[in-house]
Amino acid sequence: MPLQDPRPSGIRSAGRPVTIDPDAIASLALRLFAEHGYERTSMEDIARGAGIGRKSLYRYFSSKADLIWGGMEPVIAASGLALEVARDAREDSGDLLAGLRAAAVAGVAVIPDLSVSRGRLRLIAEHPELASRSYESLAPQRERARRHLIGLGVPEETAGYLSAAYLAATFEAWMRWAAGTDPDPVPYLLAAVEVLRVPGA
Amino acid sequence: MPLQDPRPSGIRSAGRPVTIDPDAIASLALRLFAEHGYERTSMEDIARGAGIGRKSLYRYFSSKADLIWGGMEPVIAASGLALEVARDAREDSGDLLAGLRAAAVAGVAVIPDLSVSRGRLRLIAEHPELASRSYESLAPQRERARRHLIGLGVPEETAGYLSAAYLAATFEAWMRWAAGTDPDPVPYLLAAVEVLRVPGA
DNA sequence: CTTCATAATGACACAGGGTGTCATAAGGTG
DNA sequence: CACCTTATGACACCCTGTGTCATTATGAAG
Repeated sequence: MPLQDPRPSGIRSAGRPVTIDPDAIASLALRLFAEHGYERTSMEDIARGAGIGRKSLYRYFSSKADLIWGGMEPVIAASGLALEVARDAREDSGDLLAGLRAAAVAGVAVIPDLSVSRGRLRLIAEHPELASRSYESLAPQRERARRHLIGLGVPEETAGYLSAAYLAATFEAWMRWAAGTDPDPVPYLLAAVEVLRVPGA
Repeated sequence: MPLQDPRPSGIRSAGRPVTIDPDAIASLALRLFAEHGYERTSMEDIARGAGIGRKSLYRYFSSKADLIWGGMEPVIAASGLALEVARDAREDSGDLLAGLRAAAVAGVAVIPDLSVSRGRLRLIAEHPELASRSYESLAPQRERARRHLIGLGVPEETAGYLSAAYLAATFEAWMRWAAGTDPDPVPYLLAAVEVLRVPGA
């Protein structure tokens, strides 16, 4: 399997070492998009700008949208991790949504530079093609939220609706934060979760 | 403007009459998709099957996804109309979500054949590419829901989160209904709205 | 019936996204 | 130095989506 994990980040023993820095390329792409527009910037342009071939570009980013969404992955991952942690500390069984709240907020902490994320999200907001990708990019997150809720005793159907609504609302919160100039996205995220309720309780 | 409204449905006075039946083509496409798979069926295949050119096909369906989502438009439109109606009958100000509930259910009534819609939705569910299009296809609906809520006195930010969550939950409801065999989608839709709350009240 | 205006139709060409194949290059390891 | 592993990119595809433009079919006007 020659092309399995483009970014192994593990130790290697032999073979030609990597010369391409994915982060640098994503950063370059973000700049080009901001400069010339998203759809007017072709993958060819980005590859040329990075001094590599188009195929090599596709090895690191499986799609054009991935150049943008890839940067959000740490946030999503951290948010997912928070749900696992919340399971252990669910002794305060009063609020079934506490876990979701914590998960939504947890993503914020791992963002190194909020202004870069804001740029990314603004780009996403401007292009429905990119925004709609939230459905795919956040699918694992939705599944985690669903399982979390089921683990808390929420009926399966309800958990499905809640997790879908949760992701849509928090995504909207990120969009609203990105559209403005407030430094802290947390209040937006908390307000978004306020819109949810667990029918049983 | 030669290509403005592909399906005027109004009266025309002169010119070559239409010989293509969009509904028949959408139906054919649905059959081909079910038979050979969505991505393995090219627009070329569909055009050939319909006995027309690929370009003519694009005149009636602006994208491949539109072949599927186009059939959901009556549902979306009816749902939107229900929100307008709900505004007039909002004397029962006890339940701010009554309008959304009515709108969600209103779409069901205009579906001529539920089994066809189920087929469409199953196809959508199986292909993330199609499912993610819900974001774009339902955008006008989200905007209408947002305005509706604002008209009811809900704060703007809350209305944004609520409408996003509302659409995601009801879309999930349609997906769950489509995945099963129950004849009536209404209970699913009502259960989905149960997941929402208006923070103020 | 002839002519004209109108609108549908599709042939052609093109840009761009995404994929597979495969020869080559580059650098560590022995 | 020889070898071996792996990154790299050149090449060739297919498909979606769009623009242009000549052609065709039809109803309406004369």
